[in-house]
Amino acid sequence: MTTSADFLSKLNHSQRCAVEHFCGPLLVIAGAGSGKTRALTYRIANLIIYNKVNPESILAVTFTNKAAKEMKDRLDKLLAQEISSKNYKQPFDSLSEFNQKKLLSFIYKKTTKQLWIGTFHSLCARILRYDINKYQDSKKRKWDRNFSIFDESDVQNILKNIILKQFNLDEKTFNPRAIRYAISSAKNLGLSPEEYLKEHSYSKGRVIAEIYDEYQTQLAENNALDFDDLILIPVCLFQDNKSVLGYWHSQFKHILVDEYQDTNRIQYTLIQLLTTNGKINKNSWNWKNRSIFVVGDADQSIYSFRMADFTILLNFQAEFGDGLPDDDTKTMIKLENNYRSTENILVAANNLIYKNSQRIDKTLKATRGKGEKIYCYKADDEHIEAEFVISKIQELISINSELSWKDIAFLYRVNSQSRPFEDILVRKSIPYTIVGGFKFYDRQEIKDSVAYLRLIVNPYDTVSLLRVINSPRRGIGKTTIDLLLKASQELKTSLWEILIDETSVKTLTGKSSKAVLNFVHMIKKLQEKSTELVSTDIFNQVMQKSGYIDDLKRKETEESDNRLENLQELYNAMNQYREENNDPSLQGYLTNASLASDLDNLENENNKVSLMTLHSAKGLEFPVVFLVGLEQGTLPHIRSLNNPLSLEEERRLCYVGITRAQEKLFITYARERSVWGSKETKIVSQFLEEIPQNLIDNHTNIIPEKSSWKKNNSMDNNTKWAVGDHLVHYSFGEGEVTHVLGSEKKVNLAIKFKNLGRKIIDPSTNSVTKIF
DNA sequence: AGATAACTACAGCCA
DNA sequence: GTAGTTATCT
Repeated sequence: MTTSADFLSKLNHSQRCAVEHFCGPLLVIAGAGSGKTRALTYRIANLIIYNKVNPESILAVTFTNKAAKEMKDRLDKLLAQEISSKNYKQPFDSLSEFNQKKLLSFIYKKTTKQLWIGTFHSLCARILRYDINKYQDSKKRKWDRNFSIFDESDVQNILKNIILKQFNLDEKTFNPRAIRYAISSAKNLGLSPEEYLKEHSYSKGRVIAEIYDEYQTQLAENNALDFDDLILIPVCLFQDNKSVLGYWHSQFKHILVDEYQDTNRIQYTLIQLLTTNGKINKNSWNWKNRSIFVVGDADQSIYSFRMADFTILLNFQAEFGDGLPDDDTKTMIKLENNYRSTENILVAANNLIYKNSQRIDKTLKATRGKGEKIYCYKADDEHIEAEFVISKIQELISINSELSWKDIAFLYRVNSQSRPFEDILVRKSIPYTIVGGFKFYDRQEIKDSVAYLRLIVNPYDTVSLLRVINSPRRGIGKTTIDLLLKASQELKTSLWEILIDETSVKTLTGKSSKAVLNFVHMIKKLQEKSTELVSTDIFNQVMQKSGYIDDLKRKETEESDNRLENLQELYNAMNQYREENNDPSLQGYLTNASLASDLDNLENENNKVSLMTLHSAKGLEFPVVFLVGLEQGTLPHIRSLNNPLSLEEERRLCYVGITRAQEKLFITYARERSVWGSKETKIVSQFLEEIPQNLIDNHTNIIPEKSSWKKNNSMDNNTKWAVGDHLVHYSFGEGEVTHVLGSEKKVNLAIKFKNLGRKIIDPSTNSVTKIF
């Protein structure tokens, strides 16, 4: 195998081993900032260029659509460099503009376009567009290739209807959200309604199984799938149908999975089926020209709420690999060199994550300078916190000419924490972008127009049909709709089939029938056109013919103007999709839209401060990071406080946050925070206390005299504390002092609480009251 | 049938 | 606080 030395010269030894891996299984344990994306990208390039692997036979699973896009872009650049130096004997940049363009379009056509790179969901949706007609479930439910993908609110609609209207159940005992979670979990374990029933034969479980069964029926009636089905159905199809599995097994010779620690059972089963062709006996696997290559870091596993299970990563060696110990194995490589952060940041991160019991030992090794201490700030409340953070970034920007807005990120636990930061950023006209959060596709006008498009592709999609049948208002009211729905239920046909029969509509609805028939006529016309027009043209037609645009224009309010702008933006997004993916089909766009979280398209080009949750921050890095809201109940999140395993996951989240920082890390927390409109006193996060104090510079705005506590609390601040004192903590309850740490000026207490074990608490924050 | 007022449950992270 | 739903009025 000849591999260009230049190509690999930018890699360290471990990275190079990973990149040069050709056949068989390989697990890459990649710590934060160890260059794992680089290893993945280089390996794909290496497979294509030097191992002459057909791009079509490479399946690369990323965690987000954005990561997929980035990987494709990086690959384009890398391939351009390599091919340029091979074929033209000069670097890509020195080629003429014409040759650059020619080369890039050649690479796109021959390579990047052929690759299967995407999330589990998008890749599975693509597989299902070919083969879903070959599947039927145990109750003979079937779907066709025009299936809709229902988002969470569509799913909630259906489930609420089943639970409250059809089954007449009590909302308290059968909370739709909880039921949704149960069904989703079942699907992620690969359980059908019947299998779920077997495992939950108690009374409530039986009802949930029935709801699940009815839910599947309704999905099938709508020719629709939810997110979980996108993965579950391919798995079921592969298990039922050996020839379909055989086809895809021989298609995908090299399978790569990024963020393997966040894979769940059903995703694992999918990978396993594709890799082994469903053969259970390890000795019968043929690794010739075939590989499974997974990259992950158990310390960054933060999706257990989505059924992610990092023991899958821990079991890779036993399931696929040689199972030998770390020093002898040929199927595992550890990347421990960190190229991202300064040493202080890494030491803090390492010390924090050591506190977890569930992990494989791994230490991030610094390759850069020591760096600055972590700047820690205690604010009086969340507004002061935001004031501090923003005045700090203004200060940093003004004294450091190299630094710009895009180098700065604010990371928080929950989306609602962004509010105070946004307010001040707006006031100070600092450009910012919120990653994730309120989603573009959740807006009413976007959902409406997407529903029109879904209906055109898939007329069985009754959820979309009901959404648009009377919006804009066209005189088809509740009574009319109820009559039609009742008829469709009695005749056991889809609503659309009732609607397209003119006589039925006339008999059923009398004087409203004209409006209904007009609507049906319009949709039919658009369906006919949809075969000849490109997606963007259909969109324009829909918006005009439906009267949606006119309706908004007539209103002339600020809100309607805004909606019109959003629709324009949707048009742009469709156009962009069409050009980038060379896919003029409406269905292609709709799949993309259902799976896209938000429009993070033109992000990097704009110089803006980034605001996002810790979950969204995974995989990113910033020179300056503000990790905000480090309080018990915020991070760690309140719902994890009484569960050791969730607490470990919160610690991993905090670890992810810390390791995003390249140069400077700021950690802030507030004494008091508004939650649901009412104020709550907070205490500092245990995670902050788990970081060695010598790495931290502490600051605060709180002057003891000013603290609001003084005004309405007679307890003085100078309580003398001694070992054996009994006290009450406002949230941990009763406890006993076991150690008094520090001296006169700054005392900390080690307190043994009744059921919670020992904690270290600062009594000057007045969170504790002495009893005796 | 549609608009408006009153009421309630609520927000944890995501493809 | 808000979003979404229900009750009441026109």
